[in-house]
Amino acid sequence: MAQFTILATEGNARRGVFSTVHGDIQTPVFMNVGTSAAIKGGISTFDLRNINCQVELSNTYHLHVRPGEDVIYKLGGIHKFFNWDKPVLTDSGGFQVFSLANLRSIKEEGVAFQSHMDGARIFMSPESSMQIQSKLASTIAMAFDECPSSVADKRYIKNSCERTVRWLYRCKDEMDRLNSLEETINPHQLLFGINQGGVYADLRVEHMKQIRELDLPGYAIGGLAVGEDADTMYRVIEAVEPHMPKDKPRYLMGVGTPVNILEAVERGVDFFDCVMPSRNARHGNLFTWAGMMNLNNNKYLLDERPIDENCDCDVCKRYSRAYIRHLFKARELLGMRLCVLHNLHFYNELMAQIRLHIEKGDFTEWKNKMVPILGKRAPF
RNA sequence: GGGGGAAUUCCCGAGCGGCCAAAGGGGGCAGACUGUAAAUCUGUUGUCAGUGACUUCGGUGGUCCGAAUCCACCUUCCCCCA
Repeated sequence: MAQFTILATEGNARRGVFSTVHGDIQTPVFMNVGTSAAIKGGISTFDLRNINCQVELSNTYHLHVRPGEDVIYKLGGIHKFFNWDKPVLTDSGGFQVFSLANLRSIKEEGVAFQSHMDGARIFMSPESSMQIQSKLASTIAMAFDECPSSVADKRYIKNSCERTVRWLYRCKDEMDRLNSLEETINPHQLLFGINQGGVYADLRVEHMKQIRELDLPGYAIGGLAVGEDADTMYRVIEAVEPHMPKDKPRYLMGVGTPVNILEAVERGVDFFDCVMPSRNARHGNLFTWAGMMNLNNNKYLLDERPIDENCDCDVCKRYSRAYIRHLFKARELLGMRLCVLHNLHFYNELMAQIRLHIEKGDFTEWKNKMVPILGKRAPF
């Protein structure tokens, strides 16, 4: 069902189209994170159309805790539930094994969590994660993995990787079974595998070789940007990339800054997601084509310019830095909302520019020009 | 007219002889944030200077080795009685 077509390449950078039952995804793509079927900051799915969002990402664990997958299943699946007909990717809950580390215990069978909501005991396994994601009926389901801390020792990560391989087989079997059931809302749900191995190139490569055996429709690199420095992350990508299928999309999970994305695209990555644009926006930190800015800063008190004079988003067309800064100081929800809209528009536009430059064949040149600018504070 | 109470660093407010440049909030300023337990968290907020020095707790004058803290008077504000 799913098909990945590469339209153009420049070095390792790829310009592609991933076709799904919910429509085509132009890659490289940034997936906009709405963990609980909503992007934080008061963003609706009609806003997502205005900011050119292609894929929305939600989380299995969070939706399991509330409202529960049965509710969403009874209401016809996540697309109908939150009124979005384009692709949705659901993360498996695997990352919560890492981020809720103080609330869990990991065993071969699965992971026991304490709910961050009320402390209730929650058990998630490869099978239950697939069952939940099947009921949510997302376009792409992520494998249930463990994302070990980057400071974990090599032996721990090796054991963890081996278990994640076993879990992946279980995910695949369960997904195949669920997709064959009559009552399944989306019988074409796609399973992406996730590569782990910490910062160790040999573990990464070995793990990748094992999981590509399953011939899944896509593969992710997980467990990066969790504390290691950016150069280490780039080295890991460079090590794994040659062992990833060329004809399948590659997804770098949870990454990252605009610079991280440019560097990763250059190294052959196609899919991204990150909470950074939305979270930072809620805190008044904005991305512009001239670099980053903190709109809370006093210097914007009387600044009548838009956030980014080179941005054509609805926010930049209408509002001044001074006004939005005021909204932040006054703790008006609108301030966060406008900033989230701007940052997500920026990220989606960044990806559009990346696609354009790969098509034109000047991606590397353009990227080398942009990295020093986007990685720094804006001069204004 | 009589009686009682209070004045603290941007604001509110603790402190009631040395451990006080002075708790805690708020506000201000700045920083962080990478598959979202995050509309959150951290730092900073008298001045100057790398351990320290200096000027501050309504005003003036005292007591004391030492005062935001005790005394006297003054100023302003609040409450009760007439």
